[in-house]
Amino acid sequence: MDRLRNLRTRLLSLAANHSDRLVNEALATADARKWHYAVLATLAEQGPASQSQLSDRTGIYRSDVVAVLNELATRGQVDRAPNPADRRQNVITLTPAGRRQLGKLDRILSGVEEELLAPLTMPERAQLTRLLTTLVDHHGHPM
Amino acid sequence: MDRLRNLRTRLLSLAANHSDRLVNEALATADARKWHYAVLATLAEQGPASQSQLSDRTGIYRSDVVAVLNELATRGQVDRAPNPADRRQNVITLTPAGRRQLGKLDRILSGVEEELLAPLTMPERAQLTRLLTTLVDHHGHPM
DNA sequence: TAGCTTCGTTGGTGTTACTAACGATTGCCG
DNA sequence: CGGCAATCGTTAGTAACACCAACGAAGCTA
Repeated sequence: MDRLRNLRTRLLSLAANHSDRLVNEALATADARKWHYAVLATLAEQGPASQSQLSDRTGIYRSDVVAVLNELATRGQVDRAPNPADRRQNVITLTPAGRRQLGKLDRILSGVEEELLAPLTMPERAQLTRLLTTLVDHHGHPM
Repeated sequence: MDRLRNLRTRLLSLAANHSDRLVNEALATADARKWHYAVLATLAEQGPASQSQLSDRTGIYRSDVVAVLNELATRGQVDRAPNPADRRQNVITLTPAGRRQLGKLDRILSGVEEELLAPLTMPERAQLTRLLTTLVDHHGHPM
């Protein structure tokens, strides 16, 4: 009885679904989605990269990276230039506007995390982080 | 640095995403998706119900319940009859074939949970279940 | 040079989540 | 009782995400 309530795969889905909804609602106020954040954050931390590198690092499929970069580029948050050393590749660079946007998104996501984790104590949050990291690391993870 | 890796909302998404992929791949071998399981399990545990009750209990939107029931009905796993007491409603009943299918899906999902939680010890699994349940219960959950 | 691979790109698919609107029915209220 | 609001199932549509196949251009290698 109550299989649904006790099914861990479902609990995970429900929690993530709720989390994603919060994230998307919040990011939407800055005209962004989570893919945008993933790309901007990766560029800020690992520097300029080709699109396939971005795909590997964020876990976003290379065909979807194209669309995200199109949007970031038209917003002026990212610069896309052909790589002279290998003309198959583009070099994607974070612009100052992109860096500002990333800061904004960081602040937004801080608030979302706080809201999501509100019912948990600090040690519980650390536990959850540890357990989820173990799960994600065990199964082939991106990045 | 490494914001993505430490972002709890992202960890949750990644873990759930992986879990969902395992679930869907496994359920696909029985020609089912997770919505089918949710409906069958709910019917088995709470008895015959109207579609709006099923929607409330599973968290699946009523417009989507229609499509799921269409599929379950053509597979003969569920019976859909008008409710004589209120002709706006249908009464959805689990058939013997539906109960057999549910048993099959239960076994499949057991295997998936085991695979997903493999990197965790038993106490850790209990911890994870508790933490996720706290999260899900805190924010308005279905069912 | 020929052939394989990589890269970005286009154009799809499927699942999930969610909204709007409709006709039919029912319940409520005046 | 009669009208109105709410409910129910249904259709049709949107959006985000994850993922796949195939293409031409470019590079690498045998």
